[in-house]
Amino acid sequence: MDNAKILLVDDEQDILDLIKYNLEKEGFEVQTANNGREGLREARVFLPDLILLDVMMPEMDGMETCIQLKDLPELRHTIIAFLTARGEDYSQIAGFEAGADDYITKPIKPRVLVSRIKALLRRKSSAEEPGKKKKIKGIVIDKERYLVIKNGEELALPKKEFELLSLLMSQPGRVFTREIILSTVWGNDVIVGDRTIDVHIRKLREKLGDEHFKTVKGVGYKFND
Amino acid sequence: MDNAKILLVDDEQDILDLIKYNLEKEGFEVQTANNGREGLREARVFLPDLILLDVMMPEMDGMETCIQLKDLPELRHTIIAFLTARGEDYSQIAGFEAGADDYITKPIKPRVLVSRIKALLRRKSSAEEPGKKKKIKGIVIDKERYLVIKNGEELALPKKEFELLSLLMSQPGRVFTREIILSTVWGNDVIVGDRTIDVHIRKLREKLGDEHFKTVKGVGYKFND
DNA sequence: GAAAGTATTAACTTTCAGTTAACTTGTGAA
DNA sequence: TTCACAAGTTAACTGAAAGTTAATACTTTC
Repeated sequence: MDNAKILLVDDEQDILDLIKYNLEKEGFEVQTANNGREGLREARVFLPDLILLDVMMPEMDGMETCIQLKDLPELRHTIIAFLTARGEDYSQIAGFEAGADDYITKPIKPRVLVSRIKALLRRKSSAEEPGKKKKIKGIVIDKERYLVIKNGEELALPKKEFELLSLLMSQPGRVFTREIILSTVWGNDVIVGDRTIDVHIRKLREKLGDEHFKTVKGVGYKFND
Repeated sequence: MDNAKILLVDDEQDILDLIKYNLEKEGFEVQTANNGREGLREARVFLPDLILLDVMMPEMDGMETCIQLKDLPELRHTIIAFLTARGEDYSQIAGFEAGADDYITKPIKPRVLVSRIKALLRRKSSAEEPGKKKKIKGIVIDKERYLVIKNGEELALPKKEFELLSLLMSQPGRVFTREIILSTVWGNDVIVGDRTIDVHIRKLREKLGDEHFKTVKGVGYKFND
């Protein structure tokens, strides 16, 4: 998580500039927004790893923004931290209730802020990092670009193949039953024939190599690790 | 910014050769020009990251060249540094006014020059504002001027096309779903027909080249990087 | 207010991912 | 060894998604 993406949301341009400057100096990629509404919109596009959110803002305050951010599935793994003036106890409590991961008080000391953010990102990357890229045995799966890279070679898989591969690679070695595969990749209400999964597995085997996909007869498939 | 492009403009061939040699040794890509006019022409084609400009030149001097360079939108973020004999104080002041970023005195010590140039390029890459200008594969997008420059040629795109292009180019390679595209470019509450995005993509493909825009069926579109 | 430029829609075509069907192969229990 | 069933294979089919085009509605500019 070296050049993580960070979104700053604050109504004061000075603070935005100060924080942006300090974070960029550390190699982070930073975007800014001036209010909650804008932040929300930006977040969906930018897909940041961390959002730093001022509590007190006109238009839409941090709390409200946070609640709405939490509703977006694409930001499931994004860390949300609040920025607020020291001593606003009430909002502190409410902030955590709204789903914030941390709480940083103003006035901001750049050094402190940076180390705090780094700590948060570390915590994240060790906890779970299924966000965008996954690499096993020379196969990299890049969800953002919808690409699979095999030994440095880019491969554009069709949607269903890509999703099936994503599922299998999400927990290499684990056997996924046909039932689980169907409900995850195809959805609960879609009815497809018996051989559909097989055909997709076949295509993955063709493209990525037979050795990666193990059939467990009567149960399902797994990605070899 | 490892193999940055540098344009040297000086009327003395010896100096040109000396600097070129030293910079190329460091891995920079170097072009040269013998006077301001030539430099201007070269700059538009070469799109350098940094231009090293001698103040004293026949035909068109450095100051004049600098002013004209600053007028070219595609060179908005190009660093311009002056080269001049020590003690020419007046030109130093005028140089900064004309928009120069640095000022290097002759006689040139190669070591000093190289480290100075590296420092300038570093400063650039950290200060570059991701919002305003973005350049990929010969396409420059200038948000400030609402212009797209393709191979030095200015193209005024209509609003929606420009915004769609901006979005796609904001993260080249990333796939943007139709949903995200709609909510970003059109807004959350606007309802438009299914084919609207396609038509705009088509226009972008027509104007900028098919190869830049990749369809990911069932998912969305991306700008190829 | 005509002309030029822009955005959207609608109708139609094309493409290709996804599925099926029919058949073959593999495997493990009786 | 056989048989039954699971999984593999192949190619054809189908339909949803995207591409295309022109007409129309809407805006801006002169």
